[in-house]
Amino acid sequence: MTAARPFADVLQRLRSAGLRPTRQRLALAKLLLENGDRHVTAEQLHSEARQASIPVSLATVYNTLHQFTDAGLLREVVVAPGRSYFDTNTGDHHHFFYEESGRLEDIPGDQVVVGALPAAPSGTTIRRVDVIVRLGERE
Amino acid sequence: MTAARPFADVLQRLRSAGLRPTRQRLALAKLLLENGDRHVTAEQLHSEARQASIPVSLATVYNTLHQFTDAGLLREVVVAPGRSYFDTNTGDHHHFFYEESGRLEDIPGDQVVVGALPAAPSGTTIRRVDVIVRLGERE
DNA sequence: GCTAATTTTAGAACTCCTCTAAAGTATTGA
DNA sequence: TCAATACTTTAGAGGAGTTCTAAAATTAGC
Repeated sequence: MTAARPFADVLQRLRSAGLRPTRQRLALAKLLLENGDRHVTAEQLHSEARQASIPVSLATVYNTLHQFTDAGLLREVVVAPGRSYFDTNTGDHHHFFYEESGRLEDIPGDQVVVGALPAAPSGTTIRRVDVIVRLGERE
Repeated sequence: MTAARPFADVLQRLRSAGLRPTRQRLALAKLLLENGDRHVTAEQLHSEARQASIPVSLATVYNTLHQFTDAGLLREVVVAPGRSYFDTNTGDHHHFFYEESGRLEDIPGDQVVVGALPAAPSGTTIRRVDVIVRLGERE
């Protein structure tokens, strides 16, 4: 429980979310969580899995990504219509989005962005604050 | 140039964007810009136009929304996969998104949110900063 | 008006994503 | 350990939202 740490966590977290640790879920978790901070689309993860000889259907990739998101292992970031990323960094942080290339990247944590939060309208709570800094090429 | 002000502006702005002021574009501009701050989806605007007896195709609504966005008359806000709004307020401001109902709303301007901006990575410029405060029902 | 350039349109097509129902796999309890 | 049960995976169909296409209509310039 030292080197395989993040992976051991996954088993725990799947169980406590009521998710069976199936072959597919464990393999996808491995791809996602044992390679540092990542931002992947469902299609990307699907083709990555197949290249790694993990036969898994696209539907399962979508199911799994959403289940992991609900379980708090991932966070979904929507950057453009029809372009949705899943981020393995679930901590409080924000994103750079490169509009030309479509790349998404974490903003280093020390470069604070959010100052004062507005009051939530009555009857509501703030679930999350998403900040996306959209970048273009310097002209 | 007092009451019809925003509309007169539109003609100007269309022309300077190289867009002909066609019947459809003017009618959509009227719907969008003469009713205060609005957040509409393409489908919403399309059915609104047809109810107002403005025969316009969905393709034209999409074209027009994008052309207006490029011309700086609108701003696009993507809140969820397959849910994209066009905002008639092009000033510097941010949004509340009600996750239950799918509603999008401006955050009142005096409730400041963004503090320090991060430095743009080299070779890039910041085009825009989108802040979406996601709301849930208070439990 | 006449001509050329732009715009609109209906419908097909496309992308991303979800659903369906059947087959497969994991878990439970005897 | 093995059946019974519950959950999961899958391929392919289906759906939502958006873009494309090529032809018809409109607009602008002369």
